[in-house]
Amino acid sequence: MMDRRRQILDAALAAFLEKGYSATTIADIRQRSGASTGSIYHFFSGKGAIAEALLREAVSGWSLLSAAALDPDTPDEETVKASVRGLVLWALTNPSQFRFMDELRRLSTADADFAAVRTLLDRGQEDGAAHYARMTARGSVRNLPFAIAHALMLGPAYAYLRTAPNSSADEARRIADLFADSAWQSVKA
Amino acid sequence: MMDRRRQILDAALAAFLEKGYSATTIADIRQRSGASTGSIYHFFSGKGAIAEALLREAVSGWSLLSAAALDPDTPDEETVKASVRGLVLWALTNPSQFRFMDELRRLSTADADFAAVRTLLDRGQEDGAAHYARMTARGSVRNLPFAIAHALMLGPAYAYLRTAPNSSADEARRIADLFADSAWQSVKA
Amino acid sequence: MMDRRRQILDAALAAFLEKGYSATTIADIRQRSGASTGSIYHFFSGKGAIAEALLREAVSGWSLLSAAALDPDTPDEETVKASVRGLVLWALTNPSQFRFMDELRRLSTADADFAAVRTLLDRGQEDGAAHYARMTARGSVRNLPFAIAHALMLGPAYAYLRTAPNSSADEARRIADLFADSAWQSVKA
Amino acid sequence: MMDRRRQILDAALAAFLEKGYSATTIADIRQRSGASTGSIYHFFSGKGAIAEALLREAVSGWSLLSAAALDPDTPDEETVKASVRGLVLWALTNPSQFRFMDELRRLSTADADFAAVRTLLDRGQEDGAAHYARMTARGSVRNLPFAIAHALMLGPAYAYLRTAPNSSADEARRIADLFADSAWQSVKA
DNA sequence: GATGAATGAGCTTTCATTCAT
DNA sequence: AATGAATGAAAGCTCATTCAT
Repeated sequence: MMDRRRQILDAALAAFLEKGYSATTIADIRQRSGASTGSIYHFFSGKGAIAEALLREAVSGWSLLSAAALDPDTPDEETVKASVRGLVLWALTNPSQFRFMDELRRLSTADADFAAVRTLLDRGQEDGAAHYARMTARGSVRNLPFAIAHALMLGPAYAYLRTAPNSSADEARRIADLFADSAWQSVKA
Repeated sequence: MMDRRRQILDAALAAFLEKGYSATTIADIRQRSGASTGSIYHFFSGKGAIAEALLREAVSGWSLLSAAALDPDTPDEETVKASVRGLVLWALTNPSQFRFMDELRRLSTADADFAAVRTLLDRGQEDGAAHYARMTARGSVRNLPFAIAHALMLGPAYAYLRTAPNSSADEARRIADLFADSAWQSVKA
Repeated sequence: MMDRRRQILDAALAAFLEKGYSATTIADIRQRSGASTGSIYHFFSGKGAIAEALLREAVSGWSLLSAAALDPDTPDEETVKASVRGLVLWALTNPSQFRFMDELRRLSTADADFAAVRTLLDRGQEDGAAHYARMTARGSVRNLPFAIAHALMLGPAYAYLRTAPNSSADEARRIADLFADSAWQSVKA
Repeated sequence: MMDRRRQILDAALAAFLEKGYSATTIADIRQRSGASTGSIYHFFSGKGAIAEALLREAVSGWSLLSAAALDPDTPDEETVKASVRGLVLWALTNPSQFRFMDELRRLSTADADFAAVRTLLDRGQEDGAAHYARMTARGSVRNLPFAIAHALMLGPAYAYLRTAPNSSADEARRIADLFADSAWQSVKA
């Protein structure tokens, strides 16, 4: 058939979302994808590798949308808003990928098998901390430990996205702006 | 020995936090607790029942601290702040219980076996929604869908608590106040 | 039932001899022994552990019969003969155990999983080398590298035992004496 | 590239010696040889056929060296010595092939799939028995069951060769003579 | 001659749960 | 209350082999 690898990834993502990563079995993926057990193992070394591949796709999709936030010439207010807006827009457009990413993040804190996942997700965390320190130095944002500032800025968006219903492109933009504004209000000096 | 039930619960909580609920086996709990397999099944009907018992303890501990928020005579600002403060103080004092509750909440959204857990955790959600509607009517808070208002108020706290380090009683109070203030700023009219 | 552990070991030994260690599956052992899969894993951590337990029994049975050879007061001729005689008598009395031990020895040279087995089997090798060195010093045996002396003394017995038919106690004694005499003729000074 | 068949055989022999026949997978051979799965199956009908081809090479190499022993005009002493000498010299010159042949011999006694291998290896056994019977009739060797005589003559050599270190051509000749002499001493009338 | 995707039976192992003592 | 032997369904994974290109 055409692009077995793709079929396996799609089937796996659907299964992960429906039953959760741990509860999803290779047999589930086999049935949904139509691929044989052997075929799955031909492309991926195991369930973990499938998850990692999916995560990599998700991360790369998201980072495209948050690129603006990394430009050093952007004013601080816009940087904060853009990163929140990027997250919300991406997540509302790709709710499956967001939820999957969120589940993996959780698993990666407990399970030792997910070291690679953890690394992938933590990348960007340091960048964020460094950037916030620079903004603090400039006096544009409150002087707070990054853990707290991060929670103030992105916590509401994460909390909402976890249970968010589907929304039209228009609604998505409005919601993204709302969380972006709120984020800036919460941390501005 | 003394209070086998207690030993089993403690061992289970420790194991759930270290390896995650799904990855924890009855054998893990047996080893950590010193109880025999049979003994564990004498007290609990299975792994799920142990989790539920732990959750019940956690929920009851938390609700004591958030009682103030339920008094109808309290001013709206204080109600909002008290509920956030209650969550943060309880979570920083009982980090294991908070993290466990958080994991169960996640599992309960995907796994059908956790209907009971879901019910337990959702209770209070409706109360919250109703209360917010009343405050909106009074004009003291922004008119927002409850899903969004809830995310604005509690999202930062949840985000922080998930990765929070241990803190002294004093620090805990300061952090609780910080998130409480921010919550009110985010939703006040 | 009575002594499941024993039943499992007996079934495993029979299967190993009939199909060879590698070709024997846990399912084979399950069927022959009547024990369930879970029961087998309750007593042994895996196929390797069963093999090791069987080997341990074999080694201890054999060493009882070869004890005489270790007495320092025994004349050299008798030491050499006793160790060969001990091997042959034990092997002809316990042909299954001998053949199994022989197969494991072979496997342990190639497969890294059998480190423990190898250690178990090599023990005694050094003792043998040391003893031969002492006999050489006394001038009672030919001055040969131990690898060669060992091959001259025990090689014929091993070669015969590998294909030996069943024999009566009387025949066994005669055959044992024959190989014992030949061993001494081959290495005496 | 050049002589894929050869590359496959070499890779297979190396793998068989390192991990043992059963534990060696087609994938191992694929990686070591650089040939594709399909290519391997183009030349050989399966793992067993590769082993058989290797064995055939080994047997033919060996029989060249032992040809002398088959001449009916050779004196009995020289016949016995030549066959032992031939085995030892060949094995010390081709240690990989010897060890592989030895492993296959073992497998062929247990596994039904190796009927062909068994036939190949047993050929010569009957010739040997017949020849020994003639020597016995002539009175030049001890009157012993062939199984025992065979063990006395070749047992030491086999035992040594199984663990033999590499040796120079000179050493090889000396060792071969040593085992040849010993073989004759053990069976001469 | 050569490739490597695809197959699926069969393997070892795990684990929640039951039950006789 | 307590024990731990026993169960067996189900999991992840391996691997010799086939076959379309």
